[in-house]
Amino acid sequence: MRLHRHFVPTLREVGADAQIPSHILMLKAGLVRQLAAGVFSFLPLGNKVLKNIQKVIREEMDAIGGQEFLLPALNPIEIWEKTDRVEAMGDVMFHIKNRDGLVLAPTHEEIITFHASQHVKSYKDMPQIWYQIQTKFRNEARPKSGVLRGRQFIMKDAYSLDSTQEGLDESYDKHYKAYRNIFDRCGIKFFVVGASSGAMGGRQSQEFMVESNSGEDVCAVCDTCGYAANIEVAHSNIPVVSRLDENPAIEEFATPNSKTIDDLIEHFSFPEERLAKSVVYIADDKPVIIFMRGNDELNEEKLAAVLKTTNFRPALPEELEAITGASHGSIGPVNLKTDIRMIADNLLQHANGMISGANKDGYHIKNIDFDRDTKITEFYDLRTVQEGEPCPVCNKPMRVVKAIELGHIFKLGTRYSSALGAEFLDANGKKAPIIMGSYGIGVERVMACFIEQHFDDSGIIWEGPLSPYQLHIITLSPNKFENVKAFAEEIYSKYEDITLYDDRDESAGIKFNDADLIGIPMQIIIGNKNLQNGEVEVKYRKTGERFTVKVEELESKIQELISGK
RNA sequence: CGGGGCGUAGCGCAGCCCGGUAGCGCAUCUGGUUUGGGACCAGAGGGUCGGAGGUUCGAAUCCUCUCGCCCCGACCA
Repeated sequence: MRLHRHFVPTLREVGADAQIPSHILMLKAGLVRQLAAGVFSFLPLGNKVLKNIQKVIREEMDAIGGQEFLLPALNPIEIWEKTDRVEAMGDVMFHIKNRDGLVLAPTHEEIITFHASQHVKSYKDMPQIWYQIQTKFRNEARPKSGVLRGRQFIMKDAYSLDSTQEGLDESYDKHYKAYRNIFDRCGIKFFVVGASSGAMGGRQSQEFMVESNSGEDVCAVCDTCGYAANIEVAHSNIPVVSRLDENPAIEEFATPNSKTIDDLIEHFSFPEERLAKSVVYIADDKPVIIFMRGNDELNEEKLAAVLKTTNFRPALPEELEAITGASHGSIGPVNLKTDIRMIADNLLQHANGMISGANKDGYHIKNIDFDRDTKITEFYDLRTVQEGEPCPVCNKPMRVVKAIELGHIFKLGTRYSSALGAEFLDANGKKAPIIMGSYGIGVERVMACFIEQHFDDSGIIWEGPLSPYQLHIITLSPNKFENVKAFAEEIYSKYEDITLYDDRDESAGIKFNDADLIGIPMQIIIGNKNLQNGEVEVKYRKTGERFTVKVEELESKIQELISGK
């Protein structure tokens, strides 16, 4: 690519709208421009990177037997109604206004299943792995962070069709390995977490994550043994509340000015771990009371898994009064006004010497023995893991970090095949729904994550297969020195496919700065002075290392780079 | 959807409180000098100040409505 003929609009400054490194650098280096909220145009250089990412993905998907499709973004709404996802998607799905019955697809489980239902009729037709790299449309409430969350984005989505659970396990495992290969080859540092399977009822789900402050997910990670989990499901090895030898009877006491756990600690000097808090939720219109250690945070995803519904909310003040007999801050497990479902965090099992609300405003009870004094029988892990808690595998302290979700693999089961009648005959001639998996990668996110991990003050630092070019030829005063131009043209003609050739009539400074900003791995600087001595200068973007080489040695340096050093 | 901020030349911004001929840097165009880390001189072009309505002798500036964009939160198969 000759810079003087091609559209690579580098920017010296960008507006305050761009706040994260990848967004800023993608704008500055002329990779993308924003068109609307969550909608980006990819310029030639950015498109080149997208294609490079897709090439890696295709190679790895093909290697596990994937067959590439291209499914339409425009979908008949009926098919989405059959799986109840029009309602489930809600506002996220775009609906076409001037042609009834059409929507823009936010994902393609339905369409894949539709085609499977037409032609995959026998267990002998499976397994199948079908994938595509295609544009998705989601009406995100709040697009943000450049291309990281857009209303239109490119996704590699894959779907597996199997006749048995074991087959699904195999297909899933193939994707797991393919995804590791893809992200490794792209040069991205990532980790894999077990994720919440959510309300979709899948059996297993894992997310491929990149640690980043720009991320929207939160994960607990153990740097010692590699344990990592989404905070929605993460466990820790934090010990249960210890049992005290002395176990006196419960005793009510007045706590007029203590509404919170911190108040109780401050006014009565109680040890924090002896305090139990009570939270009342209304789940599917029925009250449930949850007991936690005083300053632990209730994890609503875990609660959802326990309650088997996401239809819940904290109780309103008047409901608290009616249900417990007290208001917020004085509720506890003893002397509840009504008989409702009680669940407690695992850490409270068999705990004694506990302090909690008396279900009477302004009073608490101490010496509560959860075995002796309460009727709680249900104990679950309900708390949110905190920074520094011991790893459930190796017991070393974990970190709690923000992360970007790059990919997600999911054992779907038969939800879609059942709803859409995608059934096959097994070896016994028995009809059964196809067992499916779904697997996604956010293509733009791969690009943004790479940049988030590979940049410095001067710009992007490309390396590996994503790099839009391998060589960046910089000519100094090419219009003045015929020899400079001639030599640059000679090298360019040999390596045109992998070379960005700065043949512009610009000052050296502009060219150097643009080259560092764009970040091609190897810069070849051709100037008259060096050329007079039969030399050119080479600079490696990553290390900043610069040296002159004899003209006749240049090509061996180039070969070194191409072959991966 | 709730809270906050912003919208002025191609890009980045100032001006707005306190109304009175719309400015700066970069970019662009012409001529010349330059060319190893974002050059210099001289000249030039480019704006219905997001849109609509209102107040006023007079509105980029004050008021109302509206559209768009960013950030925090809610939401996110």
